[in-house]
Amino acid sequence: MTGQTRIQRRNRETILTAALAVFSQYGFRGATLDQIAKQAGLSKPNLLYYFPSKESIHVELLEGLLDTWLDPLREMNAGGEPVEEILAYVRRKLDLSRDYPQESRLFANEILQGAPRIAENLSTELKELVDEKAVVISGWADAGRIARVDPHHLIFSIWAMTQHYADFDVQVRAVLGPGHDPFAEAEQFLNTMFTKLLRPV
Amino acid sequence: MTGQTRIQRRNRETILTAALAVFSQYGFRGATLDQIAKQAGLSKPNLLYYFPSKESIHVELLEGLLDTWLDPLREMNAGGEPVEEILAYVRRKLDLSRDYPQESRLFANEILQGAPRIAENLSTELKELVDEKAVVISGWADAGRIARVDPHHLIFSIWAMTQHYADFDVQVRAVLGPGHDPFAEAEQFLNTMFTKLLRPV
DNA sequence: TCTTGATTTGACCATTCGGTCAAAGGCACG
DNA sequence: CGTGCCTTTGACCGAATGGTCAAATCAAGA
Repeated sequence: MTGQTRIQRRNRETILTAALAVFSQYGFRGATLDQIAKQAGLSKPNLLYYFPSKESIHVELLEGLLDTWLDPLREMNAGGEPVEEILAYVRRKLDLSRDYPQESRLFANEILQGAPRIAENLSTELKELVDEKAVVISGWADAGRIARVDPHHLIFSIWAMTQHYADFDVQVRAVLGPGHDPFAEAEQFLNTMFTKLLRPV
Repeated sequence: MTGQTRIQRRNRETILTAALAVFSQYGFRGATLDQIAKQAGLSKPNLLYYFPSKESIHVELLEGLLDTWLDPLREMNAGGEPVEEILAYVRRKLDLSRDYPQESRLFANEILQGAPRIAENLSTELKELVDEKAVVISGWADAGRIARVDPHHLIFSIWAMTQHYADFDVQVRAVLGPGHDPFAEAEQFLNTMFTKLLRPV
């Protein structure tokens, strides 16, 4: 039922990898099929044998991405120890930024351009998940197990700070100068920051 | 010495405003001169009468931007009350995000693409200013007037969280749903967050 | 008014864009 | 071997790209 030969699977994978590199740097409109083809080591007509259009490649990347991107939040467990659960979420999100910076930049590019291709997912799928977890966090605050903070903006702050290290990597490294490991230092800093924010009074 | 007529000043301003709108949404490569011309209400050859090339428009925007963008940090006063100085910086930076979101996105786009046109400014001008202010912050921590945190990552966190509300505006609004004022809520949240982080132990 | 220089633009150019297509090349299986 | 299908590509297309240029228009001072 897969309907895919070995060659098909391999080439589609090659193309998506190349497209990720190009789209994540230049955005959808700034990227060209020739660039992607060259990066993939294939001819342009060959790309279009595996995908019907430039847009279809972009859409396939984005769809595969949103799920992966939200997994760390889904894993946040209402039954766990509150501060530890949130800190673990921060760590997982920072790991994603370190290990998949291109995916982070692809997402950032899409949002910067007004999210034309995933606006709907944001206000349905994403909003539902965040609202659900916001209830959990509010519950923890009600029980006095964490300090009371706006749960939506808490989640925004986690996104902002972790994704910053992927999206603005060039700037971070330029400012820190050589001899630094931005992600290791970030883990320390974020740990301190969110511990102080959440520790119940 | 200005060498500019009234018309020149007005049209260059019109063009830069239009270009800001287009570049900030699509990035340098994704933006087209036709789009900018249309947005400015001028013909394409007329654009190129005032600017020698697409790139020159982009460069002029970026150069004008970096200064404005760093002003809030420059204003941070070593002689002031430490926590209040840092909170005021956060507020100023958030105001910039609210009032000049296009500028924020233009900058984000440039960094996402690897900062090809301002990489040097980052590792000189920007780094110097940040290093200087990092010394001030460290001094405050030495004196026990704020908690000890990594000053560079403190500054990164301020950038990340304030710019997030401009750059990811679409996402923030999609998740919050209608009836919210993201920036007003953010001010509250950031105030709490940085107060807790910095309050000396 | 006339003149001069600043301003504007229609027509155009070479190149690149996303995409098509027919033909050629490769591969598995009888 | 041969057949049939999967895969690959060179040549090409119309549209859009950044940019040019000569000619037309405008505005202000003599």
